[in-house]
Amino acid sequence: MKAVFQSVQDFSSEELMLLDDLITFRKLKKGDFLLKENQVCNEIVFIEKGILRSFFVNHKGEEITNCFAFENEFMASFASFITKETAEENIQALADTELQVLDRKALERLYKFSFNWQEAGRKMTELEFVNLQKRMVSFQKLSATQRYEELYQNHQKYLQLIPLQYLASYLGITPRHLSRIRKAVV
Amino acid sequence: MKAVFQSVQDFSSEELMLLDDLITFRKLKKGDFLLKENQVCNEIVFIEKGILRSFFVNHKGEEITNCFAFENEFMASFASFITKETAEENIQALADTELQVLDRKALERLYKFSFNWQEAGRKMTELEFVNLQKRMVSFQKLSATQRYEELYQNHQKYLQLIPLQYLASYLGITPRHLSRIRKAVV
DNA sequence: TTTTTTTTAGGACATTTGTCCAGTAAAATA
DNA sequence: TATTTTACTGGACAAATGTCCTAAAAAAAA
Repeated sequence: MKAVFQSVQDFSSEELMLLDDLITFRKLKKGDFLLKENQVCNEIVFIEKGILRSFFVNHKGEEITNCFAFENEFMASFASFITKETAEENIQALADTELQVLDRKALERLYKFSFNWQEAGRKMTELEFVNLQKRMVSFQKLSATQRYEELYQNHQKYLQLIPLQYLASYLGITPRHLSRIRKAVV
Repeated sequence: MKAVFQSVQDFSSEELMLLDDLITFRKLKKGDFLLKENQVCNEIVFIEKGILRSFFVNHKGEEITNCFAFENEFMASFASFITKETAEENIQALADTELQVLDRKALERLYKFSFNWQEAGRKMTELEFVNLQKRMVSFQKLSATQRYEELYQNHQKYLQLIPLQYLASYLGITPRHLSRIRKAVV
């Protein structure tokens, strides 16, 4: 986590030591939940090892995958973390996972501690926004087949590590249709 | 614009005066462009009066509406503004529009000026993120008909002020299909 | 390893959505 | 106001995608 923060901001060793003090660690077994819907998300995690999946459940009881996070990436219900309202999504480990955890109080302490932390927080939020926007645009601009092809070109990792049923809803389609697309593309 | 910033942060009169000095004004006629694709977006605007539409053009040459902004709302190609890369979208006035403009240099001056501005920037970015996330979720969770119904219930304004062809692509469907949905819903 | 459970592929058919188009309504322009 | 342009609706058909289901493959559990 430290390295990612350093990549967006030039921190003093004092600022970084504070971070070290505030980070805690946690392990999840495959299938364990980091967050369940209707809970307030009070922590942001950074994945040292493993994979997390965020999903919500629609009115038919189907799981709709919102996003995945891999090693060296952050995960949270950012909407819940930001608004302090309950989350609509669940976050579950797709494999045994090791996490660095920064909870709300820790983050608030960083923000209060220095201008640098405040600025880093803004920059990181901006980057999350840009990522989300890219995903949004891909939904409006591309067909399901094109979204799969993009994944196939640029995120081979997803195809290797994630069960297809989860990828399907991530792409906004049913597993039946993903199967059709894969047959046509490969 | 000032009122919106004040709603997220407790500013001193000095901080607010600086904002006053940095804001500039601009008017657009209906049809005028605020930004064209392949330009870098270097300003964030706040709408005093009028409506803006952001859209990009897909590989078939069709205009896909990304979002709308009404009075008392901000607009920009945030992705381009943040990354300083060229924008993929165009921003056009759907009606005669009066704007407050904050350009990149002005915003940087605010951010440098005080902790409060830095924090306000983070909070505003967070709110933009949450809004975008809601829209993303509606695309994954709802059918086109449900998205239209939600608009019908909660954003009557959109239906009154925005040509249906633009609403269609905003909802992720063709005008032909929107016409079908409207007939079924009303 | 054997058994059980879960995941994936794909057939058959239904529904949704898109494409192309023409007629009408509405808006912009002369 | 008259004329021209643009926007909206809806028919007919095509393509994309979903639903339901079964069998095979893969993974997990016994």
